[in-house]
Amino acid sequence: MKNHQPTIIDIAKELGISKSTVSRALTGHPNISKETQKRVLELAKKLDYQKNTLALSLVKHQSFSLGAVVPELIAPFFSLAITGAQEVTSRAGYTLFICQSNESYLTEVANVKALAERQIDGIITSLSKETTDIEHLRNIQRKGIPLVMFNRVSADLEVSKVVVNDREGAFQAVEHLILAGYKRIAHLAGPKNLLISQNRLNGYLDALRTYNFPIEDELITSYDLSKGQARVALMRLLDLPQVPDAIFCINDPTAIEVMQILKVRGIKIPDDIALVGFSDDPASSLIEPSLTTVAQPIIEMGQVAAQLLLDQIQGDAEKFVPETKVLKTKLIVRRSSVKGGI
Amino acid sequence: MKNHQPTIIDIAKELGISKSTVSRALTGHPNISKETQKRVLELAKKLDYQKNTLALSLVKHQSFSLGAVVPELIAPFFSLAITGAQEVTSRAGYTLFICQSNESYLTEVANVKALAERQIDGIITSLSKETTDIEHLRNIQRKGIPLVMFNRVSADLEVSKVVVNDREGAFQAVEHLILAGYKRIAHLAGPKNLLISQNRLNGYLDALRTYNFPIEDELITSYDLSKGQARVALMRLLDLPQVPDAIFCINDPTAIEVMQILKVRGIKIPDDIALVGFSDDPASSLIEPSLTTVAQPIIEMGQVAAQLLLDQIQGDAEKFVPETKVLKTKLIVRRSSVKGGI
DNA sequence: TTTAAAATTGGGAACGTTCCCTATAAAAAT
DNA sequence: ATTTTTATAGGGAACGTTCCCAATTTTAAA
Repeated sequence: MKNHQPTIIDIAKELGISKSTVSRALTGHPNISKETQKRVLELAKKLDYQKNTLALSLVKHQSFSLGAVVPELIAPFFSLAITGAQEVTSRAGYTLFICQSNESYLTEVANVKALAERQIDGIITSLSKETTDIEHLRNIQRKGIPLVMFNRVSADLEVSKVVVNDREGAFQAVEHLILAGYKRIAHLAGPKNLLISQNRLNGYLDALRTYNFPIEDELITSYDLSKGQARVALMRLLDLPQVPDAIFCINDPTAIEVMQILKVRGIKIPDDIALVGFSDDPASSLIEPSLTTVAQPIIEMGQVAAQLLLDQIQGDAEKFVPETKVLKTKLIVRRSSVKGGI
Repeated sequence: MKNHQPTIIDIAKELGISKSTVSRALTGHPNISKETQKRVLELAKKLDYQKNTLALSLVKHQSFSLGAVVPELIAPFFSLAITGAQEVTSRAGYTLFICQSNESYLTEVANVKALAERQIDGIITSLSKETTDIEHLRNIQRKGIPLVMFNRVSADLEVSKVVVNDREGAFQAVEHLILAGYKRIAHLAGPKNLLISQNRLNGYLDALRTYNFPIEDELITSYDLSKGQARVALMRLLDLPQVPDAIFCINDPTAIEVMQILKVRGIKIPDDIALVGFSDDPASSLIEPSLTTVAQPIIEMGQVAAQLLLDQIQGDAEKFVPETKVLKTKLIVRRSSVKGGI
């Protein structure tokens, strides 16, 4: 019936002491006798007292909570990165609250707002595929809330970032295809507004140029990363007068979707068409044929992003300078791109 | 330098009116003239005022935030369920904060505590594999914080729950194996403390009994769901004098892990050993051979759990009675359990 | 007009903490 | 014994809101 959570004042009244003293006992402040502290602690335990972090945060202007806003958790990339981030933040005594934008710009904005309204101490984020306007993040920055971006970062924001050498990784992937003897290498790219799409596309172009391959616009096609939409882009490639003999896909989910469609159509991988992805999602080694991919140190990305955030939070805001960490990718050659087998 | 977030008081001072009036303008309270409201709204916009939800929550004893505590987001089951839950909660104006227990009991307890300290309005949870002591959840309940469990629920807690008919689903899976002609059907079970492990095991036993198959203890082996540990349990089965010709696995990740090992060892699926999983994870239809599995309405589970939570929050606490929703599973037969091919 | 009603505003308590400052009590130094 | 130091405790402001109640102004009714 009465659903009153015991407060510090309840304890004070019951013990006939002041709330200041109770506070000291509970926080372990030195100015208190062992005796009183013991009494307070015992009663607190008995009443199942639980501190109200809201009140604390209000006065301290600190909530000891961090927010992570990511496109979607079903993508192994993001859930692994989050896991890495959580590891670091929880070790530092912060609680990490995770929000999904569901690849929606509006949801992303709403998430960021909800976190800010709750006086979060910092945010880690990776942009939704729809996001081009980054005013909501500028806002956060303007308010002095530390912000770190990873993976899908914005070039227009002066914040700490964690990325991989996408361009170089893409270069190696395409170089591998060239060296494996493929002649007509297509690129199934991601949304043009995402920096990683651009970088990976550039890596693809670099490789073609380096090996004196012609660059053909018709071999480059992009899509918006929506589940099921890779099919449309793929069809554009398959309907070409001269069908490609290899496809470098923007990421693993895309490559896997492509592979499913090719298999249904009786197109042999890697004999008719080779496939390379990006990320090394867990499923990539499970499927048949296993997928050649550019592995990223995903968990480490999350860890590094979290560490940068903590450093910024705990450091001197005056002398803070944003930092971009570029982690290394690693090409993992599997069966989807090696004709003789592996 | 001065990093002061504008408050309602700043606006009041600048406009020469009282904070009450500003509050009314901002919240859309009727007792205010259109004129003043307009002035307040304009200044608020200009100052980029953002409300401090913490202060509101403190006085209202409501935070408009919900918490979800799940074992791990990398498992498609949980990220999908969360997605369903988020859909419902955000539509109702709540922000859902997601926490991972990482399958650790202590982390689960810490997560629940962190959420409660932040005066969360309700919690959705699925137990970690280690959890046997549910005192932390009883605590939540005792404090009057609405709690809904899904998937991995506890029998000892009188809260609303969302589950599937695990026992029946398991029965159908094993029945399918029996009808497909398999004679020595093993069960690779989950941790014994989890109710779903028990239910699925019972479904397995039900099927054997129904079809007058002998129940052999050596064909039932369990493991703790740790990544990579299915191998150990599988070896116990493979080392039997009479190796099983079919394995019903506690879930899809387990079945997939088993499949990888069997493939490496040159054991043919489904000819030498058939495999059935539980959940219909996305990877299950991708792998070779595709995995027969018991599909659950995962997203719906999340939605229903969220709805139950909202109902409880918004309803009358006096007349609340916990409710258990049992959703239906559906057997999906794929190649891993059909000898002739499909 | 005068009064009553309605609309609009302001004042201040409350939410649960921490922390600064002061007050008291006990211990140590003179 | 007296003063000084130290240990411990209490009082009250502050954090940013909302909301109740009273005060004021405006409008409507008498």
